[in-house]
Amino acid sequence: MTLRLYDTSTRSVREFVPLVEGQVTVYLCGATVQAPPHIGHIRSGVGFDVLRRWLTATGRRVIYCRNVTDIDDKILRRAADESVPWWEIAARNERAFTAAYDALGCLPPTVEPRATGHVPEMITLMRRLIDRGHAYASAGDVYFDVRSLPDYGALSGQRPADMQPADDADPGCAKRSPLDFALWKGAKPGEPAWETPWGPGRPGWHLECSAMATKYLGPAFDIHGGGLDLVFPHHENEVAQSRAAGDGFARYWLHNGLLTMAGEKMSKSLGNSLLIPEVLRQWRPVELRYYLATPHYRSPIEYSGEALAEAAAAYRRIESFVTRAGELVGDLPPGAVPPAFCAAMDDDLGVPQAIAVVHTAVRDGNAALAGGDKTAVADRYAEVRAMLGVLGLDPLTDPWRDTRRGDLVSVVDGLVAVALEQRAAARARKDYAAADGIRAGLTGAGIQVEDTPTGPRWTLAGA
RNA sequence: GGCGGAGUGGCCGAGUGGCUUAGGCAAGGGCCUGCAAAGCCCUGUACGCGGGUUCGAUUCCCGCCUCCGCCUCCA
Repeated sequence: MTLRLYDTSTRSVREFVPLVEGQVTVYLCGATVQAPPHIGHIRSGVGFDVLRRWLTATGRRVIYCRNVTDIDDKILRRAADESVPWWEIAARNERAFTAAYDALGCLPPTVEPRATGHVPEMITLMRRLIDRGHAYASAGDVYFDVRSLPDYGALSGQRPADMQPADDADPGCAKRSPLDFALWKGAKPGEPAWETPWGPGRPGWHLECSAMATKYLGPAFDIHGGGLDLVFPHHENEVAQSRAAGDGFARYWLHNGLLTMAGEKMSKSLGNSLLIPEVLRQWRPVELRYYLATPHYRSPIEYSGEALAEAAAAYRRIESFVTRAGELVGDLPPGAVPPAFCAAMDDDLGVPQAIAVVHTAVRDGNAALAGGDKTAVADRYAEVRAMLGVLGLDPLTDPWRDTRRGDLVSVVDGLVAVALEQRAAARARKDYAAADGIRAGLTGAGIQVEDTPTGPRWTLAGA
């Protein structure tokens, strides 16, 4: 079984062969912490978390680096608006991102570097570029000389000559060519600045990623990921910098599709953000993850509340099997994933087909449950949990377990137990009107009762 | 203007030159249940439009329409 991945740089699915057998180095463009995360950001995080889990499940050691861009124009502007230091804005939003990643079951990265902590590495990289004739300092800024690199545009397929000229009437522009991009931005009055041989200033967005990726993963590494909107110019500029400096850089480029809302890309600037806490008021985190992870990672998702509701319903069906099977067979550990699941995942992370395999196993498991075939139930149970684990959706895994119950669980348990005893008594004397009245009352309170051969079982009803 | 992507049954969402035309949600019928719920079984025959290639196209080619992303900060 070999893993095949779609590589943006060749626009084709390629067999994945890591640089070092048994180890995979991954760099993911994380957040620019100018605002709290919306579900589009988290989609990216979830998509690459699934990649990482699959790499791990297939026996590779994964070194996963996800950066934080903690300085940029918008952070500065927001800080000015709120009259607080820039780092307060950055820290606040970084915490919000961390909370969202945790809530959605994204495993913490191996390393999570911040841009502002890597200025020395950036200076080194700029020096190498200047020495090689690919960059120049000008009026306090440092620019990359795009024309010095004939390959420029290869990743995105853009030819510099065909690009729409930037309409920024930048009069005092220190660039030699409009295509050149800033590696380093000279300090303006009142802005935070770091010292460099070319004067004080702050990092350009593209430079920091090249510097951090190569610091933690080496001059050449396996996978570079991010949203499709980053292909140009961000990723194009990263390759340009690193290749011009003589590094091999990323060997595979993976990009997740974007999440749109009302026909437009969800974004902070467009004001159509759906923030994580807002969604989690109505849906459990695992349901949101199911919704975001189930379509193929490269497909666009047009957000819809109805589709999210369907996803939640689908997930509950799976979860219900895990619960009921677990009651029968005990807390078995997850088993091996079935071959069909492997084949789907190995084919450019075919989560939709992989989920179909899960549903098939759930159906078979439910049938076995109905037929009392304990061995078959145990097999399907172990299989389903293994598959869910790979997708980060195992209901018995820490972040998801009892997420809706919290501290009230024992109180509710007790109250429901009393009601169910009364209902059982009513049923025993065939007073079905009373029994149904009790059940209806519980249903009205959001508690769903089901009668099973071993007695009634209750669950919290859907949102 | 340039580059890239998408249009699939009531809805979400895969996939493929014909073969068993994924999977889920919703709907209808059945089994089970005191009645339900959950579960299981069955049913629904879709691929934006117009040409072309082919014995045969939703799948390949050409043209068109609509939509999305990027070329400016952005997962």
